[in-house]
Amino acid sequence: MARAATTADAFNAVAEPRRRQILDVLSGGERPVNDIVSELGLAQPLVSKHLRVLRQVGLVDTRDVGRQRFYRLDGHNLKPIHDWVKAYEQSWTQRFDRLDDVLEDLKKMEDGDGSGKQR
Amino acid sequence: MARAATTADAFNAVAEPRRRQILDVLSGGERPVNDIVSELGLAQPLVSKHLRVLRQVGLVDTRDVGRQRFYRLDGHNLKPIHDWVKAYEQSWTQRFDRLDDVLEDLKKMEDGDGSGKQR
DNA sequence: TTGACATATGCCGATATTGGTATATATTGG
DNA sequence: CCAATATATACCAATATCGGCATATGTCAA
Repeated sequence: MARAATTADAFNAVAEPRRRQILDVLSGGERPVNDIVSELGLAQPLVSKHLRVLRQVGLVDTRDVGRQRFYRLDGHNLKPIHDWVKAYEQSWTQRFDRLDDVLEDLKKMEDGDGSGKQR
Repeated sequence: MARAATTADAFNAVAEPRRRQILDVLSGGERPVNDIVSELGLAQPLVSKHLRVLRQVGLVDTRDVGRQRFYRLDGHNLKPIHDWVKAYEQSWTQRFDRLDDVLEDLKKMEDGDGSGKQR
């Protein structure tokens, strides 16, 4: 009876802006933690915690090299989000999907028409 | 210092599965609250609360008709989500698009090379 | 007006989060 | 072995959620 865990979903994990920032950094290639820390200007423990969430949801993988741990993006689990929003793409793309747009379009036609249907 | 409000973002609003379900229902056209209630089998107050969040984030609009309130989808504010995930589309679509993948692939080839450890 | 219907709101308990500070756990170099 | 570096974890305070139940608000119909 509380909010779903951040680790429940890619949806929940990605709702946190800093986690999105981290993924954005990783989209440029794998990075050790401290790279992310300095690039984003966040406290190191905070970054580690966010990375933990991202790993639990399977959005990042790790590779240990000596005392460094490289994190790399694994975008597979972003696909459900993409698939879900993609279904709504038309709602901001299409022109004749909503009454407002239709009316606006009719107005444009009247304006430029010249066929006498003036107001 | 707590989790961001669900009303802060489309990202946060949509992290809740039932709110996604509601939007899915509304994608078929505007509906009064009770339609959503019976279609999803949720408690009416719960649906009203979720709709409130969705309206505060600007994902739905309302139209009052008598004692009914029709909710309709307004997908504009989903675009930021779409734009963000779209940038990661390649990460589950393409195979040789990023250096990491190339390197990983090279490593696999090495591993399976003479040692007999195949995949 | 009264009652039925549609929707919204208030209060509650339980929970999990975020960020901070401090500290623990490796791992490397000398 | 010791110190330094890299990362992870524990504990804390503050907060806001979600869902349930009861109830308020608003509107129609007779």
